[in-house]
Amino acid sequence: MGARDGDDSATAGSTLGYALLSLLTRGPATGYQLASRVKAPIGHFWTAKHSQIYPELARLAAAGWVRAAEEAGPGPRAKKTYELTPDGLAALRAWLVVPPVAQPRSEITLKAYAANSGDPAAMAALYGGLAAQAARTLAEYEQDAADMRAQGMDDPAHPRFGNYAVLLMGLESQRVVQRWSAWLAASLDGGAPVPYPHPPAPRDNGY
Amino acid sequence: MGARDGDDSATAGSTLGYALLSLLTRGPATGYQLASRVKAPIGHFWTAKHSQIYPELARLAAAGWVRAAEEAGPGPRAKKTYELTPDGLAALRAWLVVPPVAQPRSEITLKAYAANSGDPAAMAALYGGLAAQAARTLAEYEQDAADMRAQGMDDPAHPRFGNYAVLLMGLESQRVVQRWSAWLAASLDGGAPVPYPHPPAPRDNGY
DNA sequence: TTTTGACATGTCAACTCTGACATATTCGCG
DNA sequence: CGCGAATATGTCAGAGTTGACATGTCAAAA
Repeated sequence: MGARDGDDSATAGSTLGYALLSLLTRGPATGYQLASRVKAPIGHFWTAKHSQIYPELARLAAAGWVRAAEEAGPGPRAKKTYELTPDGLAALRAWLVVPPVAQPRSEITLKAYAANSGDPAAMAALYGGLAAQAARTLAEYEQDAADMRAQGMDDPAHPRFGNYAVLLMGLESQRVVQRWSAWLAASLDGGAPVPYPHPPAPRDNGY
Repeated sequence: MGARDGDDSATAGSTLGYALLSLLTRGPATGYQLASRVKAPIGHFWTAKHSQIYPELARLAAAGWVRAAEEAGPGPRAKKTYELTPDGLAALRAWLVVPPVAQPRSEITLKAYAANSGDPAAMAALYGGLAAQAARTLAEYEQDAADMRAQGMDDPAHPRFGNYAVLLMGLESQRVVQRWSAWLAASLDGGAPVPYPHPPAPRDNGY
């Protein structure tokens, strides 16, 4: 028997399933809309193609975690608008407080590991380009964050506070990529040790 | 026909394949040793189980990118020590300068997206714990980095400069997780907006 | 008017990755 | 002497993920 049959209450879900439940806390949506929502800002840290979303929604529906309302759609098939059920919300809430263990995967860091097997000038150009790209993305995110603060989204009581939290993580990540890539490019370019530009520690906030 | 038959020179490899080639630039190793090497420091950004490594090594050998020397092993099978071939090094060098596109996946960020669907106290405890864990890891990495600098590994000419570069990325990542998790815990705990403790920008190094 | 893009849902083959199963020696510890 | 841990290599089922294929409407731009 499969690991996720919907006949009992203690059904386990995949991370993607919980990601979809999370998206549905923002309001009902079709599979197509979920595929769009999975782009910004959560898409910076979790993505899925529609080919994965549709079957997963079917499984969530079978488990009773989402409910679909059918309408005549533009294409040959009915359009289905999904919404979270109380069971689905309970499952999401239970999953939220489980400490995650998965490690990240980063191809740019993997390439850095083999940096001195590559041509130094080409590698420096690669990381210089990455730094420039990160700087552009960073500026964009900073604007987004300012807009969100103007809307009060930095208040944990705001229904889309999560969007703001995710964006801040994106911002910090881009900052790191920018700084680290620039340091690596300078190191490879100069052929001599370059001190890492560590920022001074910010004030301690008690955690 | 499969995508990675070894009969022609322009064979494409998987990221794991290149990761193994990268590890082999540090010297010949058995599959078992590669499974260990994939732990520190590169394991913070790329991991693989032996069940994935052994078949991949067989593919790399079939493509002529690695060469195996067989010896009598402790178990029922021969022990194989792999080394990089000139073709393998060329393939690695070509891969190194291709800008990566893959996006990271982060479960802790995904959970933050749905933060206000969870119990605030429980969520604050989760992120407070993550911040504490990151602080411990950070201290460990800072010690490692200092040791590496003492060995001259911050010089891009050092054969294990890549280890140092990867460790610095790990250090920065832990710093971000620590700061962001602590901010999130404080926000959820207080129930009111908490300014994000952005560090002042370090000096510009020209990139 | 044609064509492009958005809306909308699905299947399928192939590849990636994990966890469990399977086997066998050697070395150190109690 | 027995036990566990480390060394060492493999297979296999199943879950996760991607990219291509497939279908069809509607509105806006060229």
